[in-house]
Amino acid sequence: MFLEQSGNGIGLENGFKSMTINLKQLSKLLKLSPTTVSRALADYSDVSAKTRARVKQMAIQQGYQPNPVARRLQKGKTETIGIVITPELNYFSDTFFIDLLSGISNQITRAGYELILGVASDEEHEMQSMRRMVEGKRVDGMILTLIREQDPRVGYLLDRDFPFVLYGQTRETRPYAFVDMDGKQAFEKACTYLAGLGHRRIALLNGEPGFMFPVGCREGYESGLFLSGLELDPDLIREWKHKDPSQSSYRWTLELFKNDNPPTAILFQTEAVNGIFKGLDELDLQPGKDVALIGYDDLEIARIHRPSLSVLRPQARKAGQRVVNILLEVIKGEDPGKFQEIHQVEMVIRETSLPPS
Amino acid sequence: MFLEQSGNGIGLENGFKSMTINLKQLSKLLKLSPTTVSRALADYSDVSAKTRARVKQMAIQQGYQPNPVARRLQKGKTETIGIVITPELNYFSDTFFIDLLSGISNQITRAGYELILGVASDEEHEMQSMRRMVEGKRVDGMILTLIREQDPRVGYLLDRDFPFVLYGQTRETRPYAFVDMDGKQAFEKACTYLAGLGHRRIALLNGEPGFMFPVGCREGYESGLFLSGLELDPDLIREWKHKDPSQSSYRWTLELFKNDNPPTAILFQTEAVNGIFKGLDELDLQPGKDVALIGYDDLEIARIHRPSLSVLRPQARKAGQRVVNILLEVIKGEDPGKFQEIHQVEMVIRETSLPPS
DNA sequence: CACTTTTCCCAAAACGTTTTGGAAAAAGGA
DNA sequence: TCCTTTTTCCAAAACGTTTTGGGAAAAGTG
Repeated sequence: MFLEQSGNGIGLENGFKSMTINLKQLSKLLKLSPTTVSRALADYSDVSAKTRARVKQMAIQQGYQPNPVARRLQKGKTETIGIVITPELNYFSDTFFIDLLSGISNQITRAGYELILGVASDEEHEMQSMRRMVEGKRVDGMILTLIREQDPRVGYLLDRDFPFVLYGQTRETRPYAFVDMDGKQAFEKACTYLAGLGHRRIALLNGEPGFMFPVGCREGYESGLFLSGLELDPDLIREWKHKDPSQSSYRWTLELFKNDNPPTAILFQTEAVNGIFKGLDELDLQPGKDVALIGYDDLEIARIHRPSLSVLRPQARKAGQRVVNILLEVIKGEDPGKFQEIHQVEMVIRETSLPPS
Repeated sequence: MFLEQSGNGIGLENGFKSMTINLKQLSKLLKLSPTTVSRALADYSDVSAKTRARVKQMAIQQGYQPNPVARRLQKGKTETIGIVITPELNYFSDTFFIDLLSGISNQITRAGYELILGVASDEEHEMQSMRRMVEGKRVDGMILTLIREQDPRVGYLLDRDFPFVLYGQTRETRPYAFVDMDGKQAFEKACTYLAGLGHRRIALLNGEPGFMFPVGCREGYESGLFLSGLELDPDLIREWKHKDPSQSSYRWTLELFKNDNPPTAILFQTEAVNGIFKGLDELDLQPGKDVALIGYDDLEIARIHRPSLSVLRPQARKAGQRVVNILLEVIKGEDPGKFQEIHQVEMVIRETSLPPS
């Protein structure tokens, strides 16, 4: 089975000058068996402290790194986790998603894992991309974002007991792991804050129906109205399209103020802010002065705009890290139902949340 | 060497209900050797058309997919390519980078490859993330974006003959593969267009020094002035920080108009548009009317804003696809010097490019 | 019919690890 | 000294493919 010379002299054979060394070569250098070298590097107790030190030193000196592909084959794990993003569906707000991804990526790297990314153009393609990862045995676990109320991805993964964690929640009775932002509490807080300033007509420009997040936002909004003793007026609630937030929020803003009794404040997701500004401008209404505004997500424009925008600020980076840590536990075999986290959202008061004039 | 029962009954052993089938199991089902099955699926000519058909049909029926990890080990390829993004460095404009990534991802998937993503926080971390991929044998090739004039990543990869493709260019004498946008031609076109409208004082709000892209923009700007018979006035040129485009472009805009002889038009990268709008607003200047504007990159805000912004529009998606196709060639062993593409950029005239008032 | 060529298939090796199941050597105990 | 236990190491198997190097049967050729 073992020919003496495996043909892999340290030289240059595959185009790429790999000064890369093998376990076999390393063990030959050390006059030890590959077994012992492998176990020494893995800190097994059945190799003496002396040789362990010798092995580690030589490994560093030779720049040895175990071939991850070979390790994966042996271990039966890909040490890889997958995520699929869908820009057409998910309007890519500058900082938010990148923060999430950043938290995810760093934690994955720390664990010695890899993050593979799929980019899909629609929901069908999104599912297809995920199935390729799962059925093609390319990942050990999946991270899901932009969750729908009825999300076929969740059922798919639950059906085959494949490890996954949601950033968000969905309507599903079986237990699953998730990290979610407390949109309900956030919108309730914003709503009562505005009511506390004296606003009596507070509008909600909510995200697209079908997605789960706007459900919580609306609950928080309604709860906030209730706590403040305000009536719910369905005319003050609008929904825009995720696909094109500015265009639809522009139209809804115009519509809102056709009302006999127009709002004095608007709650919305910051993604949609350009359309709102455009609409208000057209109506000759000053943001902050004539209409109070609080957005969800602290995008760059919120800080830059004059007047600067008050916002609800989710801690995306931290959430991303938690998602990964949880997923690694689930991959290890922990019960997913144990991991259900709802993170608080802070409110940042800037210049657009004044009392009504 | 071969025990009869390899312990992998089709059942559920590792928590994940894998209805996944093996090459060995498949071959047993077909009463053929694994060799023949493998070769049948790979369309080798030394397996008869009849059995090839039989094998393929059974493979589909059983949902067989070769284990990519095992394949990679045998083939000595990871079938994976890497990319590292650096949000702190690269202001993540909504559509542009996502379009690029989308083109990259789709083409990679089509080739049966995987895209692994690193997210770095600064240049040092960026290098470190890339080295982990390269030296850890985790990828067959790298894609580099946001290229600096002197870019240590390029030297590093060239030194070890590791396959890579740049989106952009750098100062490096050794040949390397790249796909670049013709910023020079784009800015020249925009500049001569504005001059043709009658503008005589055209300002350039350029990207951060150190990066390669602004160099081309400036060349195009200067060339455009020259072709239009206009003088270059260094006072009309400013540079903003990639890290915080709006803040710095806001300041530069204000400075620009302290000039005795202020500009009537500004060329810039659309990322910086919020700062410019803010500055103009403060100066009581109407975009489009008092100052003509043309941005590079067609972000959402450009279409949404009133007046809508004239822009230079690079075809990021297409460029991403080319980057991948080229990288695959380079990985195959083709000479990287053969692949140096410069893509044209189209100009989209909207409402902010009027003649001077 | 005897020989060569073509067609079709397969056993074994190889990719680079980790894990399994000892075995030799050293140490301890009587 | 002899037996047992501990320490330290290692050969072989295994992970699931693809490639190598034939070899047997069928088909063609004279």
